[in-house]
Amino acid sequence: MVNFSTSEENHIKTIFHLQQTAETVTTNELAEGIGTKPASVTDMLKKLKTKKIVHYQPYQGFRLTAEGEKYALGIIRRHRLWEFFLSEKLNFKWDEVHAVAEDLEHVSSRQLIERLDEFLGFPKFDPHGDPIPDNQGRVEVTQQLMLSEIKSNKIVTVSQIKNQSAPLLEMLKHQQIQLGTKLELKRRFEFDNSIEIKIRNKPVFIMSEQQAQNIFVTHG
Amino acid sequence: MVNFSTSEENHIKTIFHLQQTAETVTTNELAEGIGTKPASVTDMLKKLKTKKIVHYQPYQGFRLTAEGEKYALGIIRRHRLWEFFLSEKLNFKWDEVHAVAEDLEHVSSRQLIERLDEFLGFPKFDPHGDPIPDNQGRVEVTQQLMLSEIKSNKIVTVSQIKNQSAPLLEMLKHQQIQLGTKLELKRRFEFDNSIEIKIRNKPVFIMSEQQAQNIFVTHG
DNA sequence: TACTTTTTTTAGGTTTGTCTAAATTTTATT
DNA sequence: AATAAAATTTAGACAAACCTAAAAAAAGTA
Repeated sequence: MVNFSTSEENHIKTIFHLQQTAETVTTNELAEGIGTKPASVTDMLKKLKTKKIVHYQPYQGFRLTAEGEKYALGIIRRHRLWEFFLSEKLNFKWDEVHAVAEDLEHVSSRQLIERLDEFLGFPKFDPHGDPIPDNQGRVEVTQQLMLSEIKSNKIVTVSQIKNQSAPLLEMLKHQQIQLGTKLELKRRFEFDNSIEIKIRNKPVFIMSEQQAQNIFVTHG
Repeated sequence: MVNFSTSEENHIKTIFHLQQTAETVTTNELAEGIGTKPASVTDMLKKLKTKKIVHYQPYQGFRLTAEGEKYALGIIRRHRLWEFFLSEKLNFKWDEVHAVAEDLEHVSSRQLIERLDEFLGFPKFDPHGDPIPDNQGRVEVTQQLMLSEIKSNKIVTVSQIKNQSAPLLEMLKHQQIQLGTKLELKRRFEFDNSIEIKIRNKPVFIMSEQQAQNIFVTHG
């Protein structure tokens, strides 16, 4: 497979993320996402088109090709493995890992990534709860739900924290909630949609709807 | 402190290594060392001179300034910490670490390097036995000697393997000699300068002069 | 539909880091 | 010391990845 520059990789990765939520990605969106000007994005699109990474017709928006998606998943794999490493081994906070992983993800030694994966124990999710693609680009598809939408008397596992703001992280820390924590949703109060939560060996407590909307969980 | 590009860092680092063995570094040497053409080196030198990283007068060779050396030690620190990580944690062979560390060394997050250092237990030497500068650029200066030059009845510690060829590494592995291994030099045979070596809890064995010339040790 | 606004592209520059070929300086040799 | 050889620098180009300003296309609106 061809080799891509850091800038090309940033474009590919960002297109991948943007096309998750829309049929087609626009020039302005991508420029915004990467922090460049639209004119620069147009230049890059032309290049990526000749390299068969994007489907692109002037003025018509664009999307990654199958090839492009495969490559994007490789970049995302590297990024999330490094995030896991930084968080798990170097004790970075959740909101500190991203910036450093942005640099590390472009070091593209195949061997490095495979051994890092092994060293980390083949993790399936990064510290934000986002899935880590395997070396074939496959992603564990566990259905994630907002904690605020779970029915009463269910046991769920925390899989992702949407908002990485310091105040929320502080609160989670206080409540001893982290990725992988099992929560039992005892009941829901209709008045304000707050919920009663039980963690094993700890007293029950109430969680606001606002907080529950930022916690994603999987069943079981 | 200013920020340097990957290419600038490669120049600074290579100048540092070259000036260890010569009063002054030449344009051709540096071009050779980096893998570019002399004309490109001249361009870079002009830039590094304006940034006060090198002392340079056209046609006169050059050297790093104090500032330049300090920066170089930072790059070398990153390089060797990554080498240690790759070797120690990811089980890379000694001769595989260098290439990957060449890329990783340019990821310049201060926090990353300090935490990596801590995670690794503040190692003093990389897998090749080269010293790792601390975060002030200080280097452990332990006098290293060739094993072939040690007197009889001395106990020494393996600190560096000069030749990283697969055959030598294989032999060392067989003999269970690695960095940090304590060796007792029992006696020397004048005939071929081979030496008799004892490792604690293991039978004595004979080592050729050729092998002993590739093993560096410190006293004690 | 005609006009205005927004989006996107094009045209033409800039910076960084490289190159080749030619000119210059230094070093080595007769 | 004169000349040849080697090392170094200069001059001029080029590709990558940006930019600004202007032109063109698409979308929105009166």
